[in-house]
Amino acid sequence: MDKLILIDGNSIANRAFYALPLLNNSKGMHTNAVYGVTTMLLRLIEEEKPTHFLVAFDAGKITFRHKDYKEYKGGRAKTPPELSEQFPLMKELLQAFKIDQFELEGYEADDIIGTVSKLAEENNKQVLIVTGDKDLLQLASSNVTIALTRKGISEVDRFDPEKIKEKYNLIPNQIIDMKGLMGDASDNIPGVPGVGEKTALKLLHQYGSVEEVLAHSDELKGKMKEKIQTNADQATMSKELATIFREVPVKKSLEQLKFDGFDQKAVSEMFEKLEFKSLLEKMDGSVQLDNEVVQEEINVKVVEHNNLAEVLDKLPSMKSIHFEIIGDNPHQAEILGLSLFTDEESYYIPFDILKSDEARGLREWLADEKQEKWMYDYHKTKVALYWQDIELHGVTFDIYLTAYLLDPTETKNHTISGLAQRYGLSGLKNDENFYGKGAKFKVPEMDSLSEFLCRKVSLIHKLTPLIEANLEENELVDLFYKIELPVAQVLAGMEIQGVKIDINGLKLHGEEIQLKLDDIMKTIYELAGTEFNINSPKQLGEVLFDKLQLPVIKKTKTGYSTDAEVLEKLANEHEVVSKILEYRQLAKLQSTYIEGLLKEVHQDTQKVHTYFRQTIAATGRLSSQFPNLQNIPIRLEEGRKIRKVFVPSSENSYILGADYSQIELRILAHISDDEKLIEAFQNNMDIHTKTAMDVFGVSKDEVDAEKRRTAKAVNFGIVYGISDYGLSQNLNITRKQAKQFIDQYKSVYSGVDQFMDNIKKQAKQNGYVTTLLHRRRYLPEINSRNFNLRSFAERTALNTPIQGSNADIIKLAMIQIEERIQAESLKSKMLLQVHDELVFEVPEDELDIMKQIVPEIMESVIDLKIPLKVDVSYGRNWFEAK
DNA sequence: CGGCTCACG
DNA sequence: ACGTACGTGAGCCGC
Repeated sequence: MDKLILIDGNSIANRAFYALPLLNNSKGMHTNAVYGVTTMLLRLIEEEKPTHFLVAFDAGKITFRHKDYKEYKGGRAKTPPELSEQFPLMKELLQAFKIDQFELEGYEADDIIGTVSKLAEENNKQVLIVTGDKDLLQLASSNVTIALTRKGISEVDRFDPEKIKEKYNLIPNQIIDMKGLMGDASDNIPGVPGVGEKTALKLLHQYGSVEEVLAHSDELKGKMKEKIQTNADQATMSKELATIFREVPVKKSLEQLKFDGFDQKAVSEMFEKLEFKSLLEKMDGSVQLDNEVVQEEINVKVVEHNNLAEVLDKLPSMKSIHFEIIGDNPHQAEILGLSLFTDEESYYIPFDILKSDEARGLREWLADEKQEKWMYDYHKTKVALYWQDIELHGVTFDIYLTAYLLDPTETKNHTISGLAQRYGLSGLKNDENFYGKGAKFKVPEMDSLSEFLCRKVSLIHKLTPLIEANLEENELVDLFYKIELPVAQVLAGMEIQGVKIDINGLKLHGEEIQLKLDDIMKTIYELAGTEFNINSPKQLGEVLFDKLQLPVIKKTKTGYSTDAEVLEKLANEHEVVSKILEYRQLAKLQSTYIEGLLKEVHQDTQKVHTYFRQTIAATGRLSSQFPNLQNIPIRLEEGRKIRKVFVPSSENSYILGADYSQIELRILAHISDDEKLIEAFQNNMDIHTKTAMDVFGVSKDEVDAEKRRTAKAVNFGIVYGISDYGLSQNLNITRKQAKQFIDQYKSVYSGVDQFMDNIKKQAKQNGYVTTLLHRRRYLPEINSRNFNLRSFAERTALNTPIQGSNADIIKLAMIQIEERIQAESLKSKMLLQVHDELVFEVPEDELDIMKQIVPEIMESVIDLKIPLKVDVSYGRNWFEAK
């Protein structure tokens, strides 16, 4: 069946404008609303596959409705110029999309949509109306669905008559009656004063329509009766105003609205003009490249045994290399092959050729430190190559790592094709498009594969100087060469080293937990009086809140919330609740940390080899995958025991941990230059106790556990970019109390207060914030008019310099410690980094030196206004190292 | 594949 | 009036 999409252009543009940050392109054009509309169009085209399409706009200020009620839409804030200037762009864009648009003096978009949808219905077409305006719900029918945007524009709720029935218990037409009674402030439709949605629905459920309500107004009581009767005319008029006029003289046939795909080239050009870089890329991926897209000539040679000598000859003149790695986990990834680039031609060397005896010279070249190499994702490649016994040295540039430094929040488009696009070197398909995704993944034939991979390496070659220039401009050169690139190498070493697991111990622990789980499960079923899947929040919610009738504390968008916070509050209401908490705790240990960890133990090494991702976290932190070894339990004793299975890889060795004490607050003291905070750290005071003394105005002896706990939460809050609401939630106190704590904190630590102000100003001015070592994070939403987006950006502006500087510092320490280990030929190995802590395995006879070296380096890598402090501990396993 | 929950810093 | 603490990854459920 044909499908017609009707878009309420003004409504969607408005939504997009207020939902998205006010994007500015290089020419100073505002493009956020156009951007929002564009993403919506693309999504609709892809997901709905419409056969017909129309976007309707309002035209003129005066509509027929003003004849009846001249205050219609009065009192509305004027459309800001930043939005109105975007309408011409939007219309131009629609032309490129070959989507019809229509507006008519005296009518609103609503009326046009009403008219066209009626026409379409009569011709047995399916209709989807996209709008942010609830009024349109009145048009719903068996063939007409309304997609109502919610929370910005990225999500929509679909309404058909059944859904409307479900939500309001009304038929679509009664939406008009609802508006008639409750009015609509945004359109200045008065309705009946004092009647809101609740009352309107109640009346309609009883009487059915405005007319019937008015006819039976005698039956109403008290205030309500009075309100309805005195405003009877107003209600009738409001209903009329809200009624969509479905007889607009739209001189368009359905045939004219036909949509059969957009003009690829025109749309690309439009995106170019608007500087929609990410969309340009997406376009590139969504369409097969054809003759329209100019691809550079490229001379590709597939290397076989017979022409290997030619490659070996040319090696000295080569710099750019690319290993194509399939799979996310470099410890078990497949390497397809290597491509190499010279100015005249590119070579693709399949992996089995690279591994052959004849290619030894090539492997030596790869391992030669003196042979400079440029590439994409050195870290992952180095690890993947290790498992194939191939060494890689001499890498001096990595376009992946540098792209991350240039914009650490962007993660998807740090691909080669994405970067090429951004730097105006189009012509490469993205991986998903080339290989297919999911089950459709397939490595194409050699011809096309070799060309694709040679294009990649040629782009690496062209991108390197461009990106390097960019690094320079952004003062990121040192961060890259002195920290990120060396740390990539350190990380690869740690991951390859791996952490030995006591598999037996882990299995035994698992069996123990299983016994407890079985037991608790039985108890839960008995107490609940029913058997259900405790792991299903949905089923659990039904048991707790429907069957057992416990009070609902919190809801999620899909139903009842059953998280730990809620369950703790319900613990006194029913015995089963604490059992569920216990079950959850153990189930988490079992599935994630026992079974999950066992799955990741490497067969040959009996170790877990995590992969630290260096280009994910927006703050510069690392993240850890396959398995994540940065979130092994420690807070609760039961979970902490898991750490017993993390053991040294050789006899007579120890696990040694070294962690920075209060590093984030120390960094805050340094960058805020707060006198009191600096003094506290110089005197090596317990910082939370000190904060308690200052916030509560008491002496040290008067700080009890409760006061210290509160002060600790305040300190955390400060680091996160505090809000009274957040603190109140965390401490389970009122917002007012939370605000008092914060105000008190700010008055005592005035330097911190000033810092918080300054950093926000700085962010607003520059559009980004930086860390101690110049790491940069852009905060485009810092100037948004959307309160939520702006507030979030402000908190990020506070937190990123702190969290990010911490990341800088520990990375520096890792590099220096590794250098020292090498220099002194120690056998100790760095195993893990957990944000503010490093974990090593240390032979017994190196304990003394490592206990000295590690904290010494960690404390001295950077000179701050306050000392850094490191605590060291060690034991026979990770648990004992506490 | 998104939502919920929960582990860590 | 708005509705939030900052940064991650993994397992499970249910569509």
